[in-house]
Amino acid sequence: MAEISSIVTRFAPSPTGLLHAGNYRTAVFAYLFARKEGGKFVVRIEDTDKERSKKEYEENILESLQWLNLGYDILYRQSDNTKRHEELLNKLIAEDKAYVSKEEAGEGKRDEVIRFRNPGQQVSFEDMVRGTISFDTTELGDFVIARSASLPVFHFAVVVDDADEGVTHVIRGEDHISNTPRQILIAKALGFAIPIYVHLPLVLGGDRSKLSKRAGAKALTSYRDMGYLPEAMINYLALLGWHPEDEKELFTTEELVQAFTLDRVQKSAGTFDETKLRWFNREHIKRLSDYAFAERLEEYMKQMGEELPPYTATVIPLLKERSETLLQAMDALEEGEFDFLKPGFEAPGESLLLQGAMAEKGAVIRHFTALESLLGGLSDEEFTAEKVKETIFPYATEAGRAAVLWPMRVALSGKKKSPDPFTLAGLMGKEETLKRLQAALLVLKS
RNA sequence: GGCCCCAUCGUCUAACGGUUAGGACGCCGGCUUUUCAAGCCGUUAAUCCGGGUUCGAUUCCCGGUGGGGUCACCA
Repeated sequence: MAEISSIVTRFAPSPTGLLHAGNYRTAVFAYLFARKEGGKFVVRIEDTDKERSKKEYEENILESLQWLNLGYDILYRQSDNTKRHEELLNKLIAEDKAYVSKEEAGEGKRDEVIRFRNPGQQVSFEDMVRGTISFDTTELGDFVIARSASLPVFHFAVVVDDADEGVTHVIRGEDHISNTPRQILIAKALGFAIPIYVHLPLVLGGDRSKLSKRAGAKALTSYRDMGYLPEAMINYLALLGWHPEDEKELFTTEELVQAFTLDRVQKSAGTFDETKLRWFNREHIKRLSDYAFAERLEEYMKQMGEELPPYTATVIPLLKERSETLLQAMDALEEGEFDFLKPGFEAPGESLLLQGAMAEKGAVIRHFTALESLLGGLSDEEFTAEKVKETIFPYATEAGRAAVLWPMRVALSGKKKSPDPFTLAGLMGKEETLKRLQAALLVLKS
């Protein structure tokens, strides 16, 4: 059988809480590496702690992975492997590499656990990002590997599962470095091959300590709810602790797969910066077609229990250009920032029309009259933003741009702040533009 | 505290002994079709400290300092 690659990476979260961006950064790296190398990406839910593991957390993990579009080849649950764990635990005991130890039963503690007979040696391994790391394991003593034959502790279960699932590269956070020597000891006792270790630098919170729920880190799914695009999140996460050979920053996930290499992974920890994430999001939004953006927005709003207002289609290009997140777009829509195309438009009052005009009422009336005849000369088809500008601009320049353009913009939008008058006119078309100009004229003359 | 890891602009980072130490985000300033957004241009800003090695150190070595991680019958 010709295999493309024997590389297997894994993402092994425990469903004991909502996972944050730092956790998923690990998943992104493991995914990118596996895909780049044509290997397999495995997800293993580490649910051996029955008390703390919750189904809802597991669902949240799977949901997050799906949102990010990080497809895995196989899904394992550690709890499905208990038979195997028990078998190997007994094997170690039979070989006297582990033993049942009498303990002082305390609060929540058992009076009997299984301890590993520590040979007490110097253990060193090659970390792909940090090079050689050595530990003296004698100080570990005979550490506990299981609470009972059917209840293995993390270190033991991880070693067995990684080996059974053919994991070749253990890609995980730096906080696992000190766990590595005892896992190597266990693997050796079991006669397993030692995987290649890749310890990623930590993702820090604003306080420069490890990202955690305690430190206020948000669940990844809350970024989805805040209107971030998954491809922007992956792009940002990939660049946090990794850098391509050139200075390119904006990547599709497929491009990341192509460019990704483990030897360009950073050694030092990085801070999660939401401001930069927002920039990535805006860039990815800009790269969406109007149609795709509308689709995303509709889907997002549906999820939030909202609906896209019917007049939105015309305003999509503006909305896309101006939104950093889907939430922002939704809010703008709901706050009526772009509702000048909504049916039932009412002409703005005189004070608003004249506010920024730097011109007398009489002058503005003259300008509007001039605009009407200038624009009236255009056909429906030529009534584009560019053409409108071309037609009006010489007049506006001569008469004073502020005096003409500000009131015109307000007459069309009814708002103090809005896109420029040419864009507006192009968007609403000749008929509506002239109608609004006339309505404003009426207000001024009354 | 023991053990382990790390150290370039505020933040993310480039540099694999020789560069005016580069880019991006943010900040600040300016420009444009004198509102808003976007866009464009520009400014500010860094090699933790001390010793070596070397003709020459951000880069290699040692020490210090600082930060972080980890020390469970959690994962």
